[in-house]
Amino acid sequence: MRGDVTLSQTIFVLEDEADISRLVQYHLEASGYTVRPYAAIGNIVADAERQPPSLFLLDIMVPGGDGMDLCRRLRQNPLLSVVPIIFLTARAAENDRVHGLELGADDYITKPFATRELVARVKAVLRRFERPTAPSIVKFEHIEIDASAMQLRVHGELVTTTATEFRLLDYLARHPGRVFSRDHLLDAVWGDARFVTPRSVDVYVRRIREKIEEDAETPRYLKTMRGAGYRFEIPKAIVN
Amino acid sequence: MRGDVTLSQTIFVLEDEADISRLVQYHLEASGYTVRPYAAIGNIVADAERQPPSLFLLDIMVPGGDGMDLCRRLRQNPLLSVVPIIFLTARAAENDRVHGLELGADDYITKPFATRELVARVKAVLRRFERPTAPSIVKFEHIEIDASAMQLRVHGELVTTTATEFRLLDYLARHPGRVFSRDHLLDAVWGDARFVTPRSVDVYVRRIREKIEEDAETPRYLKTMRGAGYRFEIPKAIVN
DNA sequence: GTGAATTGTGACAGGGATGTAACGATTCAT
DNA sequence: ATGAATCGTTACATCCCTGTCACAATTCAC
Repeated sequence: MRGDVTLSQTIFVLEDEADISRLVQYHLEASGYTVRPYAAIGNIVADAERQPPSLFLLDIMVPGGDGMDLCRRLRQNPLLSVVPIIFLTARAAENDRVHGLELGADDYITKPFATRELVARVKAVLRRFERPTAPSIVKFEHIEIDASAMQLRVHGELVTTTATEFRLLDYLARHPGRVFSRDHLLDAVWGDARFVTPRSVDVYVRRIREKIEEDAETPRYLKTMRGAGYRFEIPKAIVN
Repeated sequence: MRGDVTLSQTIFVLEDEADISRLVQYHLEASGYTVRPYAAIGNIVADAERQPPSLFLLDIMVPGGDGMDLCRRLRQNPLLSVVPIIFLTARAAENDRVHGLELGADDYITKPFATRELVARVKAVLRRFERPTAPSIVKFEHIEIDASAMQLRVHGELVTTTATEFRLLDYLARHPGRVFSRDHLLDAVWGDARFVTPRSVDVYVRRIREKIEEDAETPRYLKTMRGAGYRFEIPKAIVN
């Protein structure tokens, strides 16, 4: 039996009007998503690089920049280019719509909108990007994790891993920047945590480090958070 | 295991009719909430900024302003935009109802109301807002606390913390403006206060100050409330 | 101004948390 | 049946976090 540890998907919402931002946040959270609201562009890119969201919901007109400009930057960012984007705007003109989609947005919602429609579109886009069959590959500087093939490449070279090693690495790398306790990892990776000692996680972490880290003594990727658990750090990630 | 210290949730009630205000206060307090009644708008915003309540219960028609106006101000206030609002009004007209919700109110109660209904709606809204995944990042001027990553940034720079330091800082920063006794903090952060001296809190406070304060001698954030405990001061907070 | 109470701080011993090697158990292919 | 591969556990060494103490500094009451 698989553990039922599921992390809720995070959506970054860029919207300067507090009423609308709040409305959006409320309905998305009611649908089970985690929302991080931004009133201005600010450090939205830096935040996203550290912990890439599942979706961007961008108002086109915001102070401190331009939603379209941000969209272009996100598309050019190797870390974030694959994260879907939905535009939110008051302009209903068709050319705007086309322009937005040309820029790489995946959908387009014009204000005023029904919240039900908003949630439906968000779900639709996320479903489209879920890619049940696609070879989901996570790339880092010199690490490449191919879940569909269950293959790990380091510096382009194939490195053999056991099934458990791979699942643990895959789980951590797919949730970069997050700290996971040993118990959580047992639940998520082993499935049934009751029969396995939390210390086993340590052993697998060491085995993984030997395969992906240049120097297992001073890990760059798989960090120990003493007293809390382990965390996969992003130096630079490309998610396919 | 976490300590079971739950803070009683505070509700700000804006209602000019003394009878109704008392009635509301009585029933909410009977349900375990802390009520702060206001007969006029006055300094309700300033008070809330210092110690954000869990909920606003606003009468639409009050002297010294307009409940809707207040609602708009609250929504635009970065410190308070996430606090849910329930309107209380005599007008039963449907357009008012819509207007209230559009403004960002989360529910709407028309007078006369059954106190049982009132309490039920308050509970419902608070339940909706007890987020499934607590807001992961708390930002202050130059301090950024990311609970999911267990990372502290000061001036954008990563600052290493131990697990206990982080938990204490996180707890204080998530309840800004509130004074906590050493015993309370031991309960909330350490979990089991019986085996730890209250004075240990002092030591950790000092260690945290060295990491977040410009000058540990004259702390701007983590203030000592002599004879009472410690308090995390808000200069200006943005909670994502 | 004086003493008492409260808080700040440096240093330290002990222990809990983690890294790591080695081992037995189990599974699987041959 | 046999050997290899994988899994999970255990034991031990190491490290640094933890919590406490003693003393200094500060604040308060009178």
